[in-house]
Amino acid sequence: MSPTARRDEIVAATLRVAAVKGLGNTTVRDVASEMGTSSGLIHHYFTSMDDVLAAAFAEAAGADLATTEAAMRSCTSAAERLSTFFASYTRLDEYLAFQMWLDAWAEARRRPALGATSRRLNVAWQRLIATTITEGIDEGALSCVEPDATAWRVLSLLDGLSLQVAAHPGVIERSVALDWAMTALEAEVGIPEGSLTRPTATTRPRSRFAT
Amino acid sequence: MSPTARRDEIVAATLRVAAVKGLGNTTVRDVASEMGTSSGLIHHYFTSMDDVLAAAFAEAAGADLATTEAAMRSCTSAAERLSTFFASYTRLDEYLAFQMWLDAWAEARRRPALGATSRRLNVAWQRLIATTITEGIDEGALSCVEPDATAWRVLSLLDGLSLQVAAHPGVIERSVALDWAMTALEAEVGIPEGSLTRPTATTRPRSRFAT
DNA sequence: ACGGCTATTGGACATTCGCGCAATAAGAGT
DNA sequence: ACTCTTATTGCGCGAATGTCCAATAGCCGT
Repeated sequence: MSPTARRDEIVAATLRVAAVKGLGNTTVRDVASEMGTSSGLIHHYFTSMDDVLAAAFAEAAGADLATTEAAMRSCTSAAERLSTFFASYTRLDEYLAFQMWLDAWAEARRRPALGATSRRLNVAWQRLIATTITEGIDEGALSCVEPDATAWRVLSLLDGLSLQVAAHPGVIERSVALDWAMTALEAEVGIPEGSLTRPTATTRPRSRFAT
Repeated sequence: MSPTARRDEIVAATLRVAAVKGLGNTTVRDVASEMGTSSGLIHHYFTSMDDVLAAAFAEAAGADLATTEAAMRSCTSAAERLSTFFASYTRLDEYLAFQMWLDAWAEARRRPALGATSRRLNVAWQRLIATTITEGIDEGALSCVEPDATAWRVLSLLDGLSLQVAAHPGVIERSVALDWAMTALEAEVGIPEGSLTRPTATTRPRSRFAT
């Protein structure tokens, strides 16, 4: 097996394990067992377990972002793109995918590399919303005075609600959280409530790393 | 030393360690070393480390909640109480206070006692907003169809924005996050933007556990 | 067929963790 | 003074962790 392929396989196996046990509780032996190889092999490709986890988080969060961007690119209008954004917001889909974000946020100040990755991806998600809103304004379909600020508010509302769904199951329903965030966006860009199409089980793609 | 005093000292020592290492990374030996005693002593007062962390978090977050409730009780109108709520929302004030919430949310699923405490206090904060809104409706000053849902949305927006402030410093300004959350609440309860008084440095109390 | 290089193995090693326990110290009530 | 209770010690146990390393297997060019 090619070195780069093996490296990717390690990252993929790490994510499969992390999807069940959480990023922080994933061990070298877990990954090796998942791949069906020995534990020493991991250290042949990565200098430390921290590097493995950092690579895994970047891959997971980056892949979800790329998937979302790709799905949005195939839409014809900005409103469709925004609907698609929420449909592919898989962080709400499986709590373990979002748990990864909780771990990253909690450790951001203590692990510089992880913090930088977390910040970069968080800003990327915000930019994705902001630019789409701007496109909608250019189309004449949306109205918004500060797309950048609106994007932060909508994303933060979604994150705050998702946080409750993930950390305190039962307090808020997943679908309700999504609906509230979409309603907030509709109000912010001046379109009637319900204009954006709420995702259903069929339109909502599964995360690459879901169980 | 009195049993209750010793218990309090353990909690205090746990908080001092957790402020540096994080709740999830705080060990029995860390706490014992911080107190200058043996590690066995901790298990004489707490049945498990999970309970120690839960007690420590409950102390830290509970004190902030009590302070906020007390400050709100001295207000005459619901609108004033809501302004006071944000003024005393010290979680935004010092990043360490909010960092503890990040740690608690991340560990909620892994440590049952800590998770139950985190959930209880989170709901308490939400209830505080919800009941105040209901009081405002009874006064005829506010209008809101679902105070419970509004409270969750405002709190989650505040949490989501605060999260960025704490985890990714520089991305969002603290005062801006607070202003956005207050504006959102004003819209939700049907009062003009800017009705609630934005806190200043003098009106904002310091957290008991700030550095 | 045969070197040589690299992937891969499987376990040793030191450390750390939560937790429990027998022994000791201390102190309060009689 | 004596006893009973309790706080406190200090260590040990079993499990789990990241890291390292000598030995092996396997492939590729010659």
